[in-house]
Amino acid sequence: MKRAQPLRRDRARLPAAERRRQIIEVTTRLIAERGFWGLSMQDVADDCGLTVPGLLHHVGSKDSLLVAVLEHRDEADARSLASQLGVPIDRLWTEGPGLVTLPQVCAALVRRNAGQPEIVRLFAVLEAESLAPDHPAHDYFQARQRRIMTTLGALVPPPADGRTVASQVVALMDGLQIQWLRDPDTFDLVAAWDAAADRLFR
Amino acid sequence: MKRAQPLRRDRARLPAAERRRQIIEVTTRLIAERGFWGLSMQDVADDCGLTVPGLLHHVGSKDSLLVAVLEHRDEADARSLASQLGVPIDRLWTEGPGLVTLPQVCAALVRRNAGQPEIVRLFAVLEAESLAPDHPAHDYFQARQRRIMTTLGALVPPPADGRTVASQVVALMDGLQIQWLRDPDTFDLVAAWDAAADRLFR
DNA sequence: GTCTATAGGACGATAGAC
DNA sequence: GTCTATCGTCCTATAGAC
Repeated sequence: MKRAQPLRRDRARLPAAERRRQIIEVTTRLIAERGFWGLSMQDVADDCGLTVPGLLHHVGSKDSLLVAVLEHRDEADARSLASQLGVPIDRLWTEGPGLVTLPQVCAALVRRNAGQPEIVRLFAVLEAESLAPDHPAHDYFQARQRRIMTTLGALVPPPADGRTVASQVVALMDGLQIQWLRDPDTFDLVAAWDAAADRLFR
Repeated sequence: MKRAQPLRRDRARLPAAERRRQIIEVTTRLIAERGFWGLSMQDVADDCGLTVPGLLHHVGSKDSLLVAVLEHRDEADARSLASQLGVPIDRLWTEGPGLVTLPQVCAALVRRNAGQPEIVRLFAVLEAESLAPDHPAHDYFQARQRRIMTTLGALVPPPADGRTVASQVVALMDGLQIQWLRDPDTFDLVAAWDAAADRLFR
């Protein structure tokens, strides 16, 4: 009973680039709700004012839609983080005097995430789903974890072991985000992180 | 092409209780692979040597099968933890002189979890999926988080805020478990936890 | 760039025989 | 306790018109 009418749609006919942006945005929301296995192309198409074949014309397949969503997020996050820290985007992940420190990067990350629960949920759900080796995002998340551990670990000053600290930082952020998402009105993500960072970095 | 043969199955006809145990075990493994939305009753039935109606005869519906799996885990976990700590099961979550401390409970939990990656994955996947309000395990996980925060928080000695520490402990454990599951051969969960606990509890 | 139409399955669940 | 048979719905994807 979802689309009983075979009538003409009155949605505007969008240019391809804009349509693609809309599709990615809608998909992001729906994956956050249901995960990738729970995502249906029919629902994406409905929310975009398209038919399913119309949707597939733009994205090719369900799997490649997922990849598009993830790549789009990575670019947007890097841009936002760089601007928030006032560093050029290619200097984001390098240490050195006058550049960013690990606590700074973390604080910026948490503050950005606190403003976009939907995206955080997308990653939380996919991070768990993609543990299965045959998940279409399995390789993506494996590479991502490796990259994050290396780059964050490089920001840790020598006495401590960079990878260990990075691992704890990432674990703590991921875990606190889940708790926040389960109870967004009561749980203050930024405050929780700051308290945790005090313990972790002291 | 999954079950081409309409021939008679040669599987034994099991007593109901035993069949139920088998179903729960198989389902646990499959949910860990695919999540609840990716779980198909057909797959469960196949792995049990049953048809789908035969499976539904035992569990009623897909939703109630999920609930059965979760309840079964909670009971088994409580039993194991109590025996590992040498406390009667009703004293597991109470503080006091001579009883368990938070670091002890955590160490025991991590050591148990390190031996059953499948179960840990089940919870990791469902924890994320069930953030959506209409997920069949949403209420279960909400209640679970509340219960854990309260009981763990009560183990924290007064100067510190129990709920804050509990929140950090849970976040860290959940996060480290994800990293472990993504790379079980290289990542040492117990060692990672012990290192993190040193920082957190010092 | 979007449509209609349809292929070709998989899904959860029910009815009723044995 | 398990089966066969079947219902109605949903799914991804393709072919081809406009």
